[in-house]
Amino acid sequence: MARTRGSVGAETEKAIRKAAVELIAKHGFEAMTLRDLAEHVGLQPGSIYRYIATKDQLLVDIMAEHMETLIAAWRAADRPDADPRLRLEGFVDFHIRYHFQRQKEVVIANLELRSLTPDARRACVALRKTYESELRGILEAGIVQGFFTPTDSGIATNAIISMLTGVCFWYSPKGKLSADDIIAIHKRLVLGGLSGTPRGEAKIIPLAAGRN
Amino acid sequence: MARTRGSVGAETEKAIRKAAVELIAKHGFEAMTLRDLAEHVGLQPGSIYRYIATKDQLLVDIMAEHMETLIAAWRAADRPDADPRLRLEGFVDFHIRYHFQRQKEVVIANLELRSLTPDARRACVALRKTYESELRGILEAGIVQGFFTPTDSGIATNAIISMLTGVCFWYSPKGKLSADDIIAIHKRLVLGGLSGTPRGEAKIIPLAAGRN
DNA sequence: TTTAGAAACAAACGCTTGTTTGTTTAATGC
DNA sequence: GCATTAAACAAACAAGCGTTTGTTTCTAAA
Repeated sequence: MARTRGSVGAETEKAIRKAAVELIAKHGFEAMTLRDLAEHVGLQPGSIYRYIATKDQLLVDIMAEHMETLIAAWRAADRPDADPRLRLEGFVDFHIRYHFQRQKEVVIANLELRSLTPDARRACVALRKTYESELRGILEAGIVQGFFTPTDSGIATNAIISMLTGVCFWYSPKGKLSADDIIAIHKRLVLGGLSGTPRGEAKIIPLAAGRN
Repeated sequence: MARTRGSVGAETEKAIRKAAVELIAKHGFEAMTLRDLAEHVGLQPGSIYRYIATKDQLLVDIMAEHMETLIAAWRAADRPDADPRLRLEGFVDFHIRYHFQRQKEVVIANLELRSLTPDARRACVALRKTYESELRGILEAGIVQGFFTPTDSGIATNAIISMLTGVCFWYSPKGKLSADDIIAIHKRLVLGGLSGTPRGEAKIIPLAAGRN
């Protein structure tokens, strides 16, 4: 054989991407063979090279595209002028919901940084930092306005991101709890952790208006 | 050459372990070659097989040993009859401090589960669950005794573990904050998140006695 | 001092990997 | 209907992989 009947390049490219995401998330980038990938798409190994420059570049494309759409999606959802507590709830909601939808990409973005070339790694780490600084901005605004207990915003950002991203690794849609349930629990953990006063005296600042 | 002057088996074995932990944590298990490992120890590739049965088994040994000593160390540190809030603070303290000491092993234990054979993976996942259930026990005790806001203890356990383990991935001893600082911040985040009442009414239960 | 065993080397094994090359077939514009 | 291009195949490439084998050198007990 040669060219398959009905084959279209754009569709093949998408199929390769999808299969690659699946295989990398499942077995890891190094463990995924191009022969394995080709078989899942129904191609011969060499044919993949119509659509990718190199195996390394395939990973770079997947990771960079994921990070960029993540940042863009958040910026579209955020309301930078709102109450920091509302923004923070919104961030928790957005992060978990988005990550449920792209669980595999998230796993890849978090586990395969070390499989990238130094240059590509730097670029992806920078994108990650960009996303994290969005959360950090919320925390600092909340601290300045007196809603959150003063703390090191960098550490708190890392801690919260770790917690929220961890969801992707253990969440299963088949569990007894819905996504909404899990989001609600995490909202309470995060907001409580920032405004909490675990040792006695409480400083409660009531929330002004009341959407959400 | 053949046998090196002054070579002792026990020392070589430790050197192999150490180098393996370093290389796996840095590049991933699949990306680490036995040739690379041998070179770091100063051996020929084949000589490694005096000390390991197979490459897969090397990973199993590293992971299982780490999980077992982790569980044992925690059980030695825990005081099961103490106030759940104190136990929880103790857990945060222990977990972060222990994980700082064994940063590389922790990275491996968290990233390389998928590189294990199904049997080995099941065993390691079971060990992980054992450790997590220790934290879960504290949360449930705290909820029953009215110290923590009722919530799904399984989800909360996962969330807290994710947050605390995440430290290993971004912490550097060269940072401006000491381990103690970071631990303090995380204690507040965790305890505040569990006892926090982010929406208005506060329910504060003063802590009884006062060690720690 | 001799000898048994421990610790390493040197060299190769079969296999798999990412990738390249040349060819063949299907779709498409003139 | 024909030429061109797109999309795939088939086959091989060199390099690298985990692993095995047989041998050599050092150590330590007799």
